[in-house]
Amino acid sequence: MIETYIIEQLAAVAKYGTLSRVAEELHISQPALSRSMQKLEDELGVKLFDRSKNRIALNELGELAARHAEVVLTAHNEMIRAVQEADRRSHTFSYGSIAPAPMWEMIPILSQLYMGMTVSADLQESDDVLVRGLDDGTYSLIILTHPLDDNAAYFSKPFIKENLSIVVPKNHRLAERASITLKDLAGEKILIHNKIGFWYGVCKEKIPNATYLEQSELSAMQEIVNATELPSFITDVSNKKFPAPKGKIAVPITDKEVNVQFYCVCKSERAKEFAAIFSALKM
Amino acid sequence: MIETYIIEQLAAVAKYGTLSRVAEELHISQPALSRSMQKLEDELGVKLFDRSKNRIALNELGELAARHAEVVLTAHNEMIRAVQEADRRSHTFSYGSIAPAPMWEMIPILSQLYMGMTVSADLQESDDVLVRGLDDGTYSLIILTHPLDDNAAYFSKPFIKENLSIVVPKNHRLAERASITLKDLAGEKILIHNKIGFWYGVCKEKIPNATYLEQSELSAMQEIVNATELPSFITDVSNKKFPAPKGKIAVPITDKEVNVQFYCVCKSERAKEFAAIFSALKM
DNA sequence: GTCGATTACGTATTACGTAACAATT
DNA sequence: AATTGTTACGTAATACGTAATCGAC
Repeated sequence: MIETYIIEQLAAVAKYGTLSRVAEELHISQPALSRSMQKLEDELGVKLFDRSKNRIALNELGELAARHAEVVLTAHNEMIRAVQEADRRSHTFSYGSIAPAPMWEMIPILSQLYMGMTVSADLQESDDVLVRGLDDGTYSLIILTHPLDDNAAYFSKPFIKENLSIVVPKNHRLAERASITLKDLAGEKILIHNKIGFWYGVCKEKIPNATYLEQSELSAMQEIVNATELPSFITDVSNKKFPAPKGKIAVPITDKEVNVQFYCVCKSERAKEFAAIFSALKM
Repeated sequence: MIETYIIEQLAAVAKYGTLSRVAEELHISQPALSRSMQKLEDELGVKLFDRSKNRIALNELGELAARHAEVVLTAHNEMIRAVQEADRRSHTFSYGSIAPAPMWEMIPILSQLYMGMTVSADLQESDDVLVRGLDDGTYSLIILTHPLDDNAAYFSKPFIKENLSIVVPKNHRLAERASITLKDLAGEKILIHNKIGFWYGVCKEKIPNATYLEQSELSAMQEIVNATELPSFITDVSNKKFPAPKGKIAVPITDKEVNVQFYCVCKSERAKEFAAIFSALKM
């Protein structure tokens, strides 16, 4: 039986060529390495090296052994990775969301129901990534702007609604309007946060010829909103946390794409397990 | 890094269920095993067992780890096997033969040319097995009753000839004949050695309704030949080593299938390497 | 009472680093 | 002289077995 540390050393010798170099890389002494390789040859009953007085090199058999050593180490590392990953999953409730608002809303619900577990939330811009994540077990739950059709495979339930408005200075050309459409924003220069899930794509796609000032830091975002006259987005949900600044007006946008009903979705086989979550959902 | 001995122990725990049983199987003490499994959990940072006071069992994570342990051990064992096999091959000249006579004839030739190497001879009944063995490197050389057509891939050279006779008592109905064919042996009860390569198949196939008394021990074979009146086979080559017994007569068999020219065959890329062998061949 | 697992403890193994040496470059 | 690998030797880490303990069947 060949111990792992020797297999690791063999692979390193194949990689770095000389014992002294390997000793440096692995933070052990040359003599220790020299002895390990002798022990390895001894255990296999085979010569793996061409040795001259102060030169050592893997021979053909040694190269073969080193290639196999790589295979063993790969399996070894995969074992550790897989076990630790499985453990992490068993202590973590992971869910993904297409938008920040329902993601935030979900946190207190899950934290209470899964006390002692890590709750991991993941914001995504695309439905596909979320559904794939649900399928492969990355997510236990996902939040979309629509239910999933396949009722045999998935269980969907409505969650919160969210409606978009544009925040403009009082003297802005749109400030007097009771409501607008995305088209009305054509040509505007707009401040936009770029970590807002599907909103980002919808806004960029549906507003003709707009230019954007992007910002990923939330606090910096707030600063700029307050300090400039630029239009920015707000929703009825986000309004509670981050009220529109004084001196500006929020004008609702009427397009159906930005007035959404969220849905909370899980695999149907886990619907029972998550019953408590679903009954805790505000709608 | 998890040492191999611990991975082996984990796999054994999954296999045998209890620590005491495993300790017995692996010839170590229970405490040693108990500590190993604790160390394993410690290194992975993960609980692998459900423990009650005097019962221990792998949990789901432990089962996963054990399955991976099997994979690691398989790779580990394959490494050892492959290296030792490659080493053995490098110290062994292996060849296969379709018949005993040329196999024996080859031994002194190879022993002299490959001094210090092990010469390994293998008797086979079928061409296919030999050619496959030549292709995959199991054999460096094979001996057949015909050359191999593909001159780009193989190099073939005639070796010895061998001719079959039947040995019968002087009062046997065929004893007076100068020669016979296999058909003439129809219905006979014949002594036959069953480790004679292709001869075995040819004789069994070409003689109608014969019954056979098989024997695989050579010395026992000789005994029976001497002690009974049963016909048996002999060839001009084997006759030198094991002369036909007194009071019996060897009658040549004329069928072309049993008067063969052997050929020594190697891969063409190795023909140069084996030039000394081929020039030492008697024909 | 037996069996299975764990803990405690002393021992034996062994892998290690330092030092010294030999041989190349 | 600097670099590389090996051998010698004492040390430190560690894996081991024995004995003791604790519960469960």
